[in-house]
This record gives sequence, structure tokens and C-alpha cells, in this order.
Amino acid sequence: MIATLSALAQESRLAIFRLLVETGPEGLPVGHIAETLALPNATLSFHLKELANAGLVVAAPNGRSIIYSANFTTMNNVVDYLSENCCAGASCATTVKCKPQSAAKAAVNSGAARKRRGA
Amino acid sequence: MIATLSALAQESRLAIFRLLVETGPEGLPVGHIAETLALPNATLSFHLKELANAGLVVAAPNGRSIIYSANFTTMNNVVDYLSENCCAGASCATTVKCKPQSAAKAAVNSGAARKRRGA
DNA sequence: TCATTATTTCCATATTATTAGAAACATGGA
DNA sequence: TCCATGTTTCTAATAATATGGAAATAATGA
Repeated sequence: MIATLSALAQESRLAIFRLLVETGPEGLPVGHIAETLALPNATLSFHLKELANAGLVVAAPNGRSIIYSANFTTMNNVVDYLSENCCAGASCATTVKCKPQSAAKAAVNSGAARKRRGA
Repeated sequence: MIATLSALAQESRLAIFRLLVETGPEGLPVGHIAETLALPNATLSFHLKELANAGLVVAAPNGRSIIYSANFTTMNNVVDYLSENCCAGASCATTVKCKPQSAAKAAVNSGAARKRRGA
């Protein structure tokens, strides 16, 4: 749990992870992430490894590219864990679970969610 | 948000915070935390300052003691933020919010919550 | 095989975090 | 005022993390 929280508690990594969440299950190649976030290759590679070690992202080789995508299961576990610690047992988030389905991308691109994204 | 996640992403601090969540709104004096978690004073003081800077705990002087308690509002914000990032907008935790009421302590000391506490 | 593209590893460096003993500080009571 | 108690600040050592240029590796297509 510490490892997962640590992985998220870093500006570049949180940005990477959020980009992958917005992108959805289809994921993005490393080069695309590097371009979008303006990160040097070596730096991005370092952070992707950290995220992968924490189980927050998954790598899938595809031709000469490597596609990274968010692992929603791990993220669910984090939210569950924090909810239980936050609420002292009366979970904050018991009902609706994260779904890596196609709905994800549409949801993030509309409505109240975007307003809070910079928080 | 990074600051809050960082504060939680450290073994001693997560232990301190969880102890305070279990304790509930009445909080604990520093000495009691030090004894319970077997932390040297200077180390504990350092971590409490980190948690306070992140808004996760609140200090209340009381005689020669200082009582620290968990700030449930900040924790709610963390869970909300992660839920939105996790679920790409379709929040994982929209319905039940964390309550710093007396129910907290009872809840954490019974049932399924404890099983998962070590995770 | 060779050139091209995509990514990682190596490396050195800089920055930040963690730890805890000892001294300092503040409070309340005798 | 003086002492005991509770907590923080000072200080310094150690460890962990972040950064990015350059070289190495891997895969594809000509």
C-alpha cells in the first residue's frame, strides 16, 4: 500500500497515471506520453517503471512500441483501503467500483469531473 | 494533492494517521502516540508536522500536552480525488461520506474492516 | 544486413526525506 | 521561583528519489 501511494505521490507520475486513466484501457505508447507531458525519455522510463512496480500500470509490447495502460484494479484497492482508513471501517466507497470499460473516456471528458481535475 | 498523498505514503505516518482515525475525533496526546508506535520523540514530532502541513491532522494544545486528531475532511477530499482519477469521472465513492462522529471508533473495532487493515 | 525508430539502461549529479540524540522551550504545580 | 513533564527545534548523518544526456538494446522494414 505504501508502494502504491508513493508511486502516486509524485507530480510526473500522477500526471502519467491520470493521462492513462483518461485514455482508457487501450493505453498509450511511451513516445506519446513523453510528447504529451514533455518528459525526457529516460525520466519517463524511470517513472513508468515505478508505476509498473506498484501495479498501477501494465506494459504491452506492440511492434516496436510498448503500450502502457492503467490498472484499475490496483486503483480500486487503493481507494478501498483509504476509504476504510478514512472512515474508520464504514467505507466511503463500497458500492460503485471502477470499471476499465469504454465508458471511462467519455466520462472523463464531460461534466463535473474535469472541473476538479486540477485539484 | 501531491502533498497529501506524500504524507500518507510513509510507513510511520500512515501508522500515525490510522491510529488517530481509530481513536476518533477526541484525538491523542503526542506521548501516547509515541508509546503506542514506539517512535522517538523527535521522529514523531517530524512526522506529525508533515501530517499537519498536509492538513491530515490537527493539533490542539491542552495543558502541557498537545492533542492530535485526524482531519476527516482532508481524507474525504483525497478519496474523492482518487475516485475521480481512478474511475475516470464516474466516481467510485459518491454516496457515503466519512464522518468524524463517535461511530468511527466502534466501526473500526469490529467486522471486516480489521481483516484488511494490514494490506 | 543496414538504417530507422522506440524504448530502456547506465551513469553521474542534485535534491529531498528520514532518523534520532541532545538541547531548548513551554506549561502547570509545589 | 524551581522542578518535572511533554513537546519541539537543532543538528548532522544517512538513505532514497529524481533528473536527463548518452550509449545500448530491440524490432521493423528496405
